[in-house]
Amino acid sequence: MRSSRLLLVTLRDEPAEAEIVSHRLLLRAGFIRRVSAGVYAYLPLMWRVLRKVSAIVRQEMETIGALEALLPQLQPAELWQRSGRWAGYTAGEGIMFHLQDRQGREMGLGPTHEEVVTALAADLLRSYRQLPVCVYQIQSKFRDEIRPRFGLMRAREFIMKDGYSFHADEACLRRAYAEMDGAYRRIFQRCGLRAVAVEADSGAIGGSASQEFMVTAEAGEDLILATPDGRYAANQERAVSLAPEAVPLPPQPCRELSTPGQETIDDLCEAHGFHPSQIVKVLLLLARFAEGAPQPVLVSLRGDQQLNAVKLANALQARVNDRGALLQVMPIEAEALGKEDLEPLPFGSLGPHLEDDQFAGARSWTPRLLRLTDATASALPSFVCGANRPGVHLVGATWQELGPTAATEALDLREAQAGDRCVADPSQRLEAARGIEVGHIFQLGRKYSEALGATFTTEQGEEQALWMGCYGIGVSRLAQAAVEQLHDAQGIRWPVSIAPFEVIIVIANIQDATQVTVAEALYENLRGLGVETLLDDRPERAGVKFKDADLVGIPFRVVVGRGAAAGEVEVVCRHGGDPETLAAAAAGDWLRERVRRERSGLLDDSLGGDP
RNA sequence: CGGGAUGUAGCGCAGCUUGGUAGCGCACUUCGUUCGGGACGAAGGGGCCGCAGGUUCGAAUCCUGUCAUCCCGACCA
Repeated sequence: MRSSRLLLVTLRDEPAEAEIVSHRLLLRAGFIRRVSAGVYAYLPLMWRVLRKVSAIVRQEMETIGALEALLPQLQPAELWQRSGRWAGYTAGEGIMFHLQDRQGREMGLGPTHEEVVTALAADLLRSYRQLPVCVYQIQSKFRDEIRPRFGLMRAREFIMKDGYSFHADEACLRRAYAEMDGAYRRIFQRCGLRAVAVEADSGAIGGSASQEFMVTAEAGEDLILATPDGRYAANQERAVSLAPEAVPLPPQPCRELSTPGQETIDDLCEAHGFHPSQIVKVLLLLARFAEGAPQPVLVSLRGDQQLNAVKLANALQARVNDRGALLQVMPIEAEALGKEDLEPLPFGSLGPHLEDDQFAGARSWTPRLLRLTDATASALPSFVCGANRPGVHLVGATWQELGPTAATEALDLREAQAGDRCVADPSQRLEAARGIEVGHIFQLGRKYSEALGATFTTEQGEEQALWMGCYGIGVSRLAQAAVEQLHDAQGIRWPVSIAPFEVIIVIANIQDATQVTVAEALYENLRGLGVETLLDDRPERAGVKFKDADLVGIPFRVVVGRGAAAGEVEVVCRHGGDPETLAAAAAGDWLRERVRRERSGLLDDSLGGDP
């Protein structure tokens, strides 16, 4: 390909809309253009990168016997209603783009494909003899993100590889999951990325085991907590840890303490010399579900700990099973109580023993509290907490004294923090790092197959629901994550395996006929050798072309310049190292060898050559 | 959805306070010089000042509404 025909539009100025370096570089180097919020055009350079990433994904999926298919993006609501996810994905802040067709039928644009693929499995899979099966696809997904940002990192339309496996039993699912884990590690490695696998929350997908693959980068939206030896690593949403020991409260009979205006943990500690770990704090929240009445929730936590919203949501979903999907959890405020015709509550001095009577007359809420207690709070033998009267706290309270309503099962609801000790190995403390989630694999179990009636007949002639796994890779996100991890002040530094071109030939002076002749000959030579080559034949000054080459980030740059008359060219590696001067006639073979080595020896040549 | 900000040429921005025929840099076109790290000179082209109302003799500028985009938060496989 020739630069003059590449639709290469680079920007000298930083685009104002881009916040992180990878987004800026992709815009400046002419890889992407924004079409609307979270919706991007992949320009020819980007599309070549995405095709290369996809090719690696396809090869590794092929290796583990997965089958490529293509499922519809436009999906009927009915399927999602059967799995119970329609309301959760569309109501309120729903992430699913949905619409009505001209007949008034509800449709959604696929944010993922469990429903469609499970319905197909129900249709196609009848016997254990057909199992296991794994199908995958690479296509655009749609998610109406509340706040799209960072270019392709959190886009509303993006390219994803999603795969689904079907098994006769759980052991087989586990084997496939492990194989997929291996394939994912090879994919990220071959794309030149440093990625780590971490334990993850299964979230709205559901299921048991799940693991995320994170590209470590400062710009990452997720927080990873890991031990220094790397044997434990988890997303903070999921991470468990040992909380610091609480500072014991001196033994004392329970008494009231006047605390006017002291409404926060900090206020109490400052005024009375308490340590935050001596206080039980109470959060009042309202959980909204797809069906039925909103549920007021009282969460008790040790004062020095933070609530983990994901753990809370999982606990709520597990305990409230008559109202469909959990849609939203929000703090209860005074105004909301008023709308429910409820008496005001002494926010700031609430205690775990808050009476259900307070909610008895609610207009639309469930008239009693659901109480959840974090283990760090329930483990306190004696503590400070609100007295449920304005300006009064209790000191030396115990769970026994607060009564049976207050004491509930101890749960893990707290956020693990950097510095906490690791549960599996208390000699190690968790360290924090930021990561970009590029892949996620799940053992789904039978949730979807049961909901959608996807059953098969066992060897014994019994009808059972299929065991399922699902496996995602954000292809477009991965490509940008590579830029985030691999760039310098001059621009992008693509690994050879996913670079839009492998070699760029820069003609220093297009008016020098010798340079042009030498460059054209080398270009033909490289194309013949199957090396993906871009020839910068634009009538620009050399400096402009060098800057653009650095920005675009093609791994090998050949400069045909002053040495051309003597039959010499210069080769520069974008990843560093000194320029090398080579005989023009030998440069083709030299480059082919270098490129071949760095393709990881695995990428086939199907993308090679030029039209 | 709450808080904040911004919409003026393809990109980056000024002009708005104090209303009077829309500017700068880059990019683009032509010519000349230059030619190995984003050249120089000259001459050009390109904007319904986000959109809709209103005030005014007159609105990019003031007022109202609306849409869009970005940031923070909530939220989010």
